[in-house]
Amino acid sequence: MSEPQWLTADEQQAWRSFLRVQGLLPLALNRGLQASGSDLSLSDFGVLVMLSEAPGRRMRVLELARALQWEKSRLSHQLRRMAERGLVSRSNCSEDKRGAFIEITADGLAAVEAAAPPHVATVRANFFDALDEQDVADLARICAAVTKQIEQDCGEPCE
Amino acid sequence: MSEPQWLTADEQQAWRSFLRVQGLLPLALNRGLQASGSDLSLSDFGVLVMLSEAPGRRMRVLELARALQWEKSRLSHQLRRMAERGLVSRSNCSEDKRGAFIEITADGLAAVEAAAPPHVATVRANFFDALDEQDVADLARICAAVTKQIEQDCGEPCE
DNA sequence: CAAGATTGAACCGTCAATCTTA
DNA sequence: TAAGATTGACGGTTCAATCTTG
Repeated sequence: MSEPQWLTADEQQAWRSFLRVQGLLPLALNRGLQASGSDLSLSDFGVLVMLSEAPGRRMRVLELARALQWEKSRLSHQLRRMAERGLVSRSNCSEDKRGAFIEITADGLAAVEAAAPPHVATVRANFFDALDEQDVADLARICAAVTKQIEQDCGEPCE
Repeated sequence: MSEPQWLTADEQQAWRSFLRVQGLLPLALNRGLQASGSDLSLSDFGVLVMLSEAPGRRMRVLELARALQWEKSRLSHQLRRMAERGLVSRSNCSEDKRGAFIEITADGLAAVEAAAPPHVATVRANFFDALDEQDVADLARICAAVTKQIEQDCGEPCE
């Protein structure tokens, strides 16, 4: 371990290219949402999509955190801001009084439904329009492998 | 355009998987840097790598911004914080008095050289260890295509 | 004490406005 | 007026501490 195993030229190129995409894409997507007249950020959108797809249109906070792969405190702050704006609401969990349910409101549902079509168009314009079927399959394979790797590498330390 | 073209099931899976990686990876990399005893954030590290590789170990601010694909103001704030910590220093540009050169300091160089080996190890452990040669090639191809797409899609609007 | 969740402080990133020089 | 760069205010994210219930 005294001599680190540096990245090969190919790996380095792939890595820097990936970092670039990672930086550019959230910018483009957030701007796409704003440009379409939506008041939702990419984060707002992600939360609302999850809630809108959940049975009963509500989820436990921790369940939501795991689905989004977010830290608890980040989600907690996000939910407070969204609740203040009327996009979600809280209700107590009768089974486990420590916990809370988060429910999407009618306003939240309307907002995500209005934002979705232009957002999908932005995702296409900035991402999938550049890719063919093979690319999509490769990407899914790669991302799944990396996710698995990170989650097992983190093991206990994470969360 | 009244009926949006939704993502196919395959696209949706690839997209969500990609978003997950995008969220997980910066977390893991920042924690890796901290865990190795470095005081550098991932952003600090990126700036220092660019500067350390530049001829004369200095760059113009805008040059650096383009290399990192960062917004000017983000870089400006970052450089101020790094200058306060003694990692970089400024010097005036004699040719163009509007501009400034950013130079890496001896401390900055030492910090990035100390952080690099464990950081590479973290990148391997969380990313490349999950990928084979074909994956790396596929990833580079995909990221290059997406970057090109975003940059031309943005066109004038961006910046 | 552990688990679900929230809070506050500090730090980071974005946008719009500003300043200086070309 | 435009280009290179900085600033201030605002909102978002992290970390550590806290609170409540199991």
